[in-house]
Amino acid sequence: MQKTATFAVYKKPASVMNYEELLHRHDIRPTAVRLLILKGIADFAAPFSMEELYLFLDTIDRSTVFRTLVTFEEHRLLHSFEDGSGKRKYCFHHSHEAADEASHAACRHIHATCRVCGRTMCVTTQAVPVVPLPDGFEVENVNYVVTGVCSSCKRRS
Amino acid sequence: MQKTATFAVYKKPASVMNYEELLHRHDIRPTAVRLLILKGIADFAAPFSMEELYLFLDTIDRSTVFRTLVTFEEHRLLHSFEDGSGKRKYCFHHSHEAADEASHAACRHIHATCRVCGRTMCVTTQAVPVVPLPDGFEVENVNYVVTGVCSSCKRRS
DNA sequence: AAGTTGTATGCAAGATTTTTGCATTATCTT
DNA sequence: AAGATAATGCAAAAATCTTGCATACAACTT
Repeated sequence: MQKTATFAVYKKPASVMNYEELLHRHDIRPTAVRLLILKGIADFAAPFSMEELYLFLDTIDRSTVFRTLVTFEEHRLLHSFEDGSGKRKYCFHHSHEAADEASHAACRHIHATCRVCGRTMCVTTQAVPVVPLPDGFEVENVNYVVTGVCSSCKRRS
Repeated sequence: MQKTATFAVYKKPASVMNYEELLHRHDIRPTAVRLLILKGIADFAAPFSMEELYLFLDTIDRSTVFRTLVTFEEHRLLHSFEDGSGKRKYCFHHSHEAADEASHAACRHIHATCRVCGRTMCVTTQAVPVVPLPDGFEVENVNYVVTGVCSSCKRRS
């Protein structure tokens, strides 16, 4: 695929966030490239795929984007999930200020993916419902995705 | 990868089910290959990947298995979901007797995937909690997956 | 400040899983 | 049985994710 323009809905002025401090708080070495990637991520108002971020960033290698996302997730700066589209989606735009487990878990929420346009929205009006699990199962992650057709795509059809 | 033996935990005697009628009820032409595949599917007591089914069936081409699973899902004979393992999983072993939307929706349930062994279990003790969605979003599918470490893998570590 | 060490990055290529084109075969209809 | 339609197998492509390795960068030591 050719590297063409991609849009990230603008979210908040870069000046509002101290990216370097944010990386420090998550025990991530704040290299120049990581800061660039973090700034790029912060511009996405909705969950994004690795490819979208790569196209948006434009100067940074695919493998670096990949490894950086892995690092960021390991250090709980963002979270990822599969939305049924075949691509993994990453979500940063809810506060991942603290790196502890409780804060990280609190950032998780329901996602709604449109089968037509492939976009994923966050559903934050309600927490992910907690359910009882098989005995001895140690939960690390909860992923609740609703698939269907969004209102825009429904109107178009 | 070489085609080696794979186990599908045995579930119920083939005689108990009338596969041909089941296909008919879902408006699927009951070809010889499809019956074979359906029988194979019925032997899996837990969600399985396309690859697992392909290896288990042994004589049927990968693309046929793929297209058959697509057909079966379109006709609501089974359902599929992404469990975070990178492979799509298919689930048949709860009654998909009727082909109508309500029955199909009723078959959906929570899944728990072990990050270590990659196995996915069904959590049927509780229905998938219903949540309010963005206005105008037309739900087709609900997918609730819990990831973590299962009790067997936890004991081994 | 220069040298040393460990980590991060870019490039290229590999691995995995899913998907498709097309010729052949099977199934269904008349 | 002939013709029409759909399903299947084979091969290969596409899409996505992942890794090996050489170079570049950052932090630390002296």
